[in-house]
Amino acid sequence: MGRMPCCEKVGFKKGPWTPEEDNKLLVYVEKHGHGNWRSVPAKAGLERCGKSCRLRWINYLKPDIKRGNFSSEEDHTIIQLHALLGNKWSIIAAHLPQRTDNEIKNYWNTNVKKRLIRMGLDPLTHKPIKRNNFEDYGGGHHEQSKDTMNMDHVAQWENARLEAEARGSMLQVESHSSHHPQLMLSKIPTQLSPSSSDSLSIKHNTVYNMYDLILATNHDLPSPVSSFSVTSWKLPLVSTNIKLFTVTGTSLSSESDFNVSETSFQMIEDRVSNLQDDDITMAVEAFTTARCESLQELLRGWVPH
DNA sequence: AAGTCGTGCAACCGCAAGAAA
DNA sequence: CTTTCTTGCGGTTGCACGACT
Repeated sequence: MGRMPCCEKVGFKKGPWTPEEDNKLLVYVEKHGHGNWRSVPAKAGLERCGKSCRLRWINYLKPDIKRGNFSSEEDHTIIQLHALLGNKWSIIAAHLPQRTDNEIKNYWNTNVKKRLIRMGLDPLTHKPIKRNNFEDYGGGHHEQSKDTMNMDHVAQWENARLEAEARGSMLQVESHSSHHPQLMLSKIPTQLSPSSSDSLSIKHNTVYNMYDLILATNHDLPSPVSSFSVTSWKLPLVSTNIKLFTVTGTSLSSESDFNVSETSFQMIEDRVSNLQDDDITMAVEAFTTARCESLQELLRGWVPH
Protein backbone atom coordinates (compact mmCIF):
# COMPACT_ATOMS: atom_id res chain seq x y z
CA MET A 1 0.00 0.00 0.00
CA GLY A 2 1.69 3.12 -1.15
CA ARG A 3 1.32 6.74 -0.45
CA MET A 4 0.14 9.32 -2.87
CA PRO A 5 3.41 10.87 -3.91
CA CYS A 6 2.20 13.72 -6.06
CA CYS A 7 2.17 16.45 -3.44
CA GLU A 8 5.74 15.69 -2.51
CA LYS A 9 7.00 16.30 -6.01
CA VAL A 10 8.27 19.71 -6.82
CA GLY A 11 6.55 21.81 -9.42
CA PHE A 12 3.06 21.71 -8.06
CA LYS A 13 1.56 24.91 -6.86
CA LYS A 14 0.56 25.10 -3.23
CA GLY A 15 -1.40 27.49 -1.11
CA PRO A 16 -4.75 29.18 -1.58
CA TRP A 17 -6.68 28.57 -4.76
CA THR A 18 -7.37 31.44 -7.10
CA PRO A 19 -10.79 31.99 -8.69
CA GLU A 20 -9.28 31.04 -12.05
CA GLU A 21 -8.09 27.71 -10.69
CA ASP A 22 -11.44 27.11 -9.08
CA ASN A 23 -13.12 27.78 -12.36
CA LYS A 24 -10.86 25.43 -14.28
CA LEU A 25 -11.50 22.65 -11.82
CA LEU A 26 -15.21 23.31 -11.71
CA VAL A 27 -15.51 23.30 -15.48
CA TYR A 28 -13.51 20.11 -15.74
CA VAL A 29 -15.46 18.21 -13.11
CA GLU A 30 -18.80 19.37 -14.44
CA LYS A 31 -17.82 18.18 -17.89
CA HIS A 32 -16.00 14.95 -17.08
CA GLY A 33 -17.01 14.12 -13.55
CA HIS A 34 -14.53 13.35 -10.84
CA GLY A 35 -12.45 10.29 -10.20
CA ASN A 36 -8.85 9.45 -11.01
CA TRP A 37 -7.81 12.70 -9.45
CA ARG A 38 -4.22 12.18 -10.36
CA SER A 39 -4.95 12.86 -13.97
CA VAL A 40 -7.28 15.76 -13.31
CA PRO A 41 -4.70 18.57 -12.98
CA ALA A 42 -3.14 17.91 -16.38
CA LYS A 43 -6.50 17.53 -18.08
CA ALA A 44 -7.91 20.59 -16.37
CA GLY A 45 -4.82 22.67 -17.00
CA LEU A 46 -3.91 23.10 -13.37
CA GLU A 47 -0.50 23.14 -11.76
CA ARG A 48 -1.84 21.40 -8.68
CA CYS A 49 -1.49 17.85 -7.51
CA GLY A 50 -4.48 15.58 -7.78
CA LYS A 51 -4.85 15.40 -4.06
CA SER A 52 -5.10 19.15 -3.80
CA CYS A 53 -7.74 19.17 -6.55
CA ARG A 54 -9.75 16.51 -4.85
CA LEU A 55 -9.65 18.37 -1.55
CA ARG A 56 -10.62 21.62 -3.16
CA TRP A 57 -13.55 19.97 -4.86
CA ILE A 58 -14.78 18.12 -1.79
CA ASN A 59 -14.36 20.94 0.68
CA TYR A 60 -15.21 23.95 -1.39
CA LEU A 61 -16.41 23.54 -4.95
CA LYS A 62 -18.93 20.75 -4.66
CA PRO A 63 -22.30 22.33 -5.44
CA ASP A 64 -24.31 21.00 -2.50
CA ILE A 65 -22.07 22.36 0.21
CA LYS A 66 -23.70 24.54 2.81
CA ARG A 67 -21.49 27.28 4.10
CA GLY A 68 -21.80 29.78 6.89
CA ASN A 69 -22.73 29.54 10.52
CA PHE A 70 -23.83 26.30 12.07
CA SER A 71 -27.39 26.22 13.33
CA SER A 72 -28.12 25.24 16.90
CA GLU A 73 -29.48 21.94 15.60
CA GLU A 74 -26.30 21.23 13.69
CA ASP A 75 -24.28 22.30 16.68
CA HIS A 76 -26.10 19.93 18.92
CA THR A 77 -25.92 17.05 16.48
CA ILE A 78 -22.19 17.51 16.32
CA ILE A 79 -21.84 17.49 20.08
CA GLN A 80 -23.97 14.41 20.47
CA LEU A 81 -22.25 12.49 17.72
CA HIS A 82 -18.86 13.49 18.97
CA ALA A 83 -19.77 12.26 22.42
CA LEU A 84 -20.75 9.03 20.80
CA LEU A 85 -18.11 8.57 18.14
CA GLY A 86 -15.16 10.74 19.01
CA ASN A 87 -13.24 12.41 16.22
CA LYS A 88 -14.96 10.49 13.47
CA TRP A 89 -15.54 13.57 11.39
CA SER A 90 -16.53 11.78 8.24
CA ILE A 91 -19.24 9.83 10.04
CA ILE A 92 -20.44 12.94 11.80
CA ALA A 93 -20.46 14.74 8.48
CA ALA A 94 -22.65 12.01 7.06
CA HIS A 95 -25.36 13.18 9.44
CA LEU A 96 -25.02 16.75 8.25
CA PRO A 97 -25.20 16.14 4.52
CA GLN A 98 -24.34 19.62 3.39
CA ARG A 99 -21.37 20.01 5.69
CA THR A 100 -17.92 18.66 5.01
CA ASP A 101 -15.90 16.73 7.51
CA ASN A 102 -13.24 19.43 7.34
CA GLU A 103 -15.75 22.12 8.15
CA ILE A 104 -17.12 20.16 11.08
CA LYS A 105 -13.64 19.44 12.33
CA ASN A 106 -12.77 23.12 12.15
CA TYR A 107 -15.99 24.07 13.86
CA TRP A 108 -15.28 21.61 16.61
CA ASN A 109 -11.73 22.74 17.14
CA THR A 110 -12.44 26.44 17.09
CA ASN A 111 -15.82 26.59 18.72
CA VAL A 112 -17.33 23.57 20.43
CA LYS A 113 -14.13 22.34 21.99
CA LYS A 114 -13.50 25.65 23.70
CA ARG A 115 -17.09 25.84 24.83
CA LEU A 116 -16.89 22.44 26.45
CA ILE A 117 -13.68 23.42 28.19
CA ARG A 118 -15.34 26.57 29.50
CA MET A 119 -18.14 24.40 30.81
CA GLY A 120 -15.62 22.25 32.62
CA LEU A 121 -15.92 19.28 30.29
CA ASP A 122 -13.07 17.40 28.75
CA PRO A 123 -13.48 17.86 24.99
CA LEU A 124 -12.11 14.40 24.31
CA THR A 125 -14.20 12.40 26.72
CA HIS A 126 -17.01 14.86 27.47
CA LYS A 127 -16.49 14.02 31.10
CA PRO A 128 -16.15 16.71 33.72
CA ILE A 129 -12.59 17.89 34.00
CA LYS A 130 -11.04 17.32 37.38
CA ARG A 131 -10.08 20.54 39.08
CA ASN A 132 -6.36 20.12 38.48
CA ASN A 133 -6.88 19.24 34.87
CA PHE A 134 -9.39 21.96 34.42
CA GLU A 135 -6.76 24.45 35.49
CA ASP A 136 -4.46 22.95 32.89
CA TYR A 137 -7.06 23.78 30.28
CA GLY A 138 -6.98 27.36 31.44
CA GLY A 139 -10.15 27.22 33.46
CA GLY A 140 -10.94 26.89 37.13
CA HIS A 141 -9.93 28.99 40.08
CA HIS A 142 -10.09 28.72 43.80
CA GLU A 143 -13.20 30.75 43.62
CA GLN A 144 -15.96 29.91 41.20
CA SER A 145 -15.24 31.46 37.84
CA LYS A 146 -17.76 33.41 35.82
CA ASP A 147 -18.01 30.57 33.35
CA THR A 148 -18.66 28.06 36.05
CA MET A 149 -21.30 30.28 37.56
CA ASN A 150 -22.98 30.51 34.18
CA MET A 151 -22.99 26.78 33.80
CA ASP A 152 -26.31 26.44 35.51
CA HIS A 153 -27.88 28.61 32.87
CA VAL A 154 -26.09 26.80 30.11
CA ALA A 155 -27.11 23.49 31.59
CA GLN A 156 -30.74 24.42 31.81
CA TRP A 157 -30.76 25.61 28.28
CA GLU A 158 -28.97 22.58 26.92
CA ASN A 159 -31.08 20.24 28.93
CA ALA A 160 -34.26 21.66 27.49
CA ARG A 161 -32.89 21.49 24.03
CA LEU A 162 -31.72 17.92 24.46
CA GLU A 163 -35.11 16.85 25.68
CA ALA A 164 -36.78 18.44 22.72
CA GLU A 165 -34.41 16.83 20.31
CA ALA A 166 -34.61 13.47 21.93
CA ARG A 167 -38.26 13.27 20.96
CA GLY A 168 -37.76 13.54 17.29
CA SER A 169 -34.40 12.69 16.05
CA MET A 170 -32.96 9.56 14.68
CA LEU A 171 -29.37 8.89 14.05
CA GLN A 172 -28.27 6.51 11.48
CA VAL A 173 -24.75 5.37 11.84
CA GLU A 174 -23.48 3.46 8.91
CA SER A 175 -20.26 2.21 7.57
CA HIS A 176 -18.52 3.76 4.63
CA SER A 177 -19.38 1.03 2.26
CA SER A 178 -22.93 0.84 1.05
CA HIS A 179 -23.01 -2.93 1.29
CA HIS A 180 -22.11 -2.98 4.95
CA PRO A 181 -24.92 -3.40 7.39
CA GLN A 182 -26.28 -0.51 9.28
CA LEU A 183 -26.50 0.15 12.91
CA MET A 184 -29.48 2.24 13.72
CA LEU A 185 -29.58 4.32 16.80
CA SER A 186 -32.76 5.89 17.89
CA LYS A 187 -33.02 8.40 20.61
CA ILE A 188 -36.35 8.06 22.26
CA PRO A 189 -37.73 9.47 25.46
CA THR A 190 -38.51 6.77 27.94
CA GLN A 191 -40.40 6.55 31.17
CA LEU A 192 -38.86 4.97 34.17
CA SER A 193 -41.03 2.45 35.85
CA PRO A 194 -42.58 3.94 38.98
CA SER A 195 -41.28 1.18 41.17
CA SER A 196 -37.74 1.85 40.25
CA SER A 197 -37.68 5.59 40.02
CA ASP A 198 -37.56 6.07 43.77
CA SER A 199 -34.06 4.84 43.90
CA LEU A 200 -32.83 7.34 41.41
CA SER A 201 -31.82 10.83 42.08
CA ILE A 202 -33.55 13.63 40.26
CA LYS A 203 -30.41 14.17 38.30
CA HIS A 204 -30.23 10.59 37.14
CA ASN A 205 -33.89 10.63 36.33
CA THR A 206 -33.37 13.59 34.11
CA VAL A 207 -30.54 11.94 32.33
CA TYR A 208 -31.73 8.41 31.96
CA ASN A 209 -35.26 9.29 31.20
CA MET A 210 -34.16 10.95 28.06
CA TYR A 211 -32.26 8.35 26.21
CA ASP A 212 -32.56 4.80 25.35
CA LEU A 213 -31.07 2.65 22.78
CA ILE A 214 -32.25 0.50 19.98
CA LEU A 215 -29.80 -1.61 18.17
CA ALA A 216 -30.93 -2.83 14.83
CA THR A 217 -28.82 -5.10 12.76
CA ASN A 218 -29.33 -6.22 9.25
CA HIS A 219 -29.44 -9.97 9.42
CA ASP A 220 -29.45 -10.38 5.69
CA LEU A 221 -25.79 -9.58 5.58
CA PRO A 222 -22.82 -11.64 6.64
CA SER A 223 -22.40 -11.16 10.32
CA PRO A 224 -18.60 -10.95 10.54
CA VAL A 225 -18.68 -7.81 8.49
CA SER A 226 -21.20 -6.10 10.65
CA SER A 227 -19.10 -6.11 13.76
CA PHE A 228 -16.46 -3.92 12.26
CA SER A 229 -18.48 -1.02 11.30
CA VAL A 230 -18.82 -0.78 15.06
CA THR A 231 -15.54 -1.80 16.55
CA SER A 232 -13.36 -0.07 14.05
CA TRP A 233 -14.55 3.26 15.38
CA LYS A 234 -12.22 2.87 18.32
CA LEU A 235 -14.97 3.97 20.58
CA PRO A 236 -14.21 6.48 23.28
CA LEU A 237 -14.91 5.94 26.92
CA VAL A 238 -15.00 2.20 26.81
CA SER A 239 -13.28 1.88 30.13
CA THR A 240 -15.24 3.08 33.08
CA ASN A 241 -16.84 1.66 36.14
CA ILE A 242 -20.38 2.47 35.12
CA LYS A 243 -22.34 0.09 32.98
CA LEU A 244 -25.85 0.75 31.96
CA PHE A 245 -26.30 -2.57 30.37
CA THR A 246 -24.15 -5.12 28.75
CA VAL A 247 -24.60 -7.88 26.30
CA THR A 248 -23.90 -11.29 27.67
CA GLY A 249 -23.92 -14.12 25.22
CA THR A 250 -26.90 -13.50 23.05
CA SER A 251 -29.03 -11.69 25.57
CA LEU A 252 -28.85 -8.49 27.46
CA SER A 253 -28.56 -8.18 31.15
CA SER A 254 -28.62 -5.15 33.31
CA GLU A 255 -25.88 -4.77 35.82
CA SER A 256 -26.05 -1.20 36.80
CA ASP A 257 -27.32 0.95 39.55
CA PHE A 258 -29.23 2.92 36.98
CA ASN A 259 -32.52 2.08 35.49
CA VAL A 260 -33.86 1.51 32.07
CA SER A 261 -37.50 1.29 31.24
CA GLU A 262 -38.77 -2.24 30.93
CA THR A 263 -40.30 -1.54 27.56
CA SER A 264 -37.18 -0.19 25.97
CA PHE A 265 -35.06 -2.81 27.61
CA GLN A 266 -37.21 -5.47 26.06
CA MET A 267 -36.84 -3.79 22.71
CA ILE A 268 -33.10 -3.92 22.97
CA GLU A 269 -33.17 -7.49 24.07
CA ASP A 270 -35.41 -8.44 21.19
CA ARG A 271 -33.14 -6.76 18.74
CA VAL A 272 -30.00 -8.48 19.77
CA SER A 273 -31.32 -11.80 20.96
CA ASN A 274 -30.75 -13.41 17.59
CA LEU A 275 -27.13 -12.45 17.32
CA GLN A 276 -24.91 -15.46 17.03
CA ASP A 277 -21.59 -14.03 16.21
CA ASP A 278 -19.22 -13.39 19.10
CA ASP A 279 -17.73 -10.42 17.39
CA ILE A 280 -21.09 -8.78 17.07
CA THR A 281 -21.80 -9.49 20.68
CA MET A 282 -18.59 -7.86 21.74
CA ALA A 283 -19.11 -4.98 19.40
CA VAL A 284 -22.58 -4.35 20.65
CA GLU A 285 -21.34 -4.47 24.20
CA ALA A 286 -18.61 -1.99 23.52
CA PHE A 287 -20.86 0.21 21.52
CA THR A 288 -23.70 0.16 23.99
CA THR A 289 -21.50 0.86 26.93
CA ALA A 290 -19.57 3.61 25.25
CA ARG A 291 -22.60 5.32 23.86
CA CYS A 292 -24.56 5.29 27.06
CA GLU A 293 -21.65 6.41 29.14
CA SER A 294 -20.65 9.18 26.86
CA LEU A 295 -24.19 10.45 26.68
CA GLN A 296 -24.57 10.17 30.42
CA GLU A 297 -21.43 12.10 31.06
CA LEU A 298 -22.25 14.64 28.43
CA LEU A 299 -25.68 15.21 29.83
CA ARG A 300 -24.53 15.12 33.40
CA GLY A 301 -22.42 18.14 32.67
CA TRP A 302 -25.47 20.00 31.53
CA VAL A 303 -27.99 18.91 34.08
CA PRO A 304 -28.81 21.66 36.57
CA HIS A 305 -27.30 21.03 39.97
C1' DA B 1 -1.60 54.67 12.65
C1' DA B 2 1.02 50.78 13.91
C1' DG B 3 1.76 46.70 16.31
C1' DT B 4 0.06 42.60 18.73
C1' DC B 5 -2.97 39.00 19.62
C1' DG B 6 -6.66 35.76 18.93
C1' DT B 7 -9.72 33.40 15.91
C1' DG B 8 -11.48 31.01 11.93
C1' DC B 9 -10.69 28.51 8.10
C1' DA B 10 -8.45 26.63 3.93
C1' DA B 11 -5.07 23.72 2.83
C1' DC B 12 -1.37 20.49 3.59
C1' DC B 13 0.66 16.25 5.41
C1' DG B 14 1.15 11.55 6.65
C1' DC B 15 -1.02 7.40 7.10
C1' DA B 16 -4.10 3.59 6.09
C1' DA B 17 -7.49 0.86 3.51
C1' DG B 18 -9.01 -1.12 -0.49
C1' DA B 19 -8.86 -1.83 -5.45
C1' DA B 20 -6.35 -2.89 -9.43
C1' DA B 21 -2.52 -4.70 -11.89
C1' DC C 1 0.68 -13.09 -3.21
C1' DT C 2 2.93 -8.78 -3.90
C1' DT C 3 3.22 -4.28 -5.53
C1' DT C 4 1.28 -0.09 -7.09
C1' DC C 5 -2.28 3.22 -7.32
C1' DT C 6 -6.25 5.81 -5.69
C1' DT C 7 -9.13 7.46 -2.33
C1' DG C 8 -10.25 8.88 2.15
C1' DC C 9 -9.40 10.23 6.91
C1' DG C 10 -7.80 12.90 10.83
C1' DG C 11 -4.22 15.91 12.73
C1' DT C 12 -1.89 19.98 12.06
C1' DT C 13 -0.23 24.25 10.06
C1' DG C 14 -0.17 28.77 8.48
C1' DC C 15 -2.43 32.70 6.56
C1' DA C 16 -5.96 36.35 6.56
C1' DC C 17 -8.54 39.24 9.11
C1' DG C 18 -10.68 41.63 12.83
C1' DA C 19 -10.36 43.28 17.62
C1' DC C 20 -7.76 45.39 20.81
C1' DT C 21 -4.00 48.22 22.83
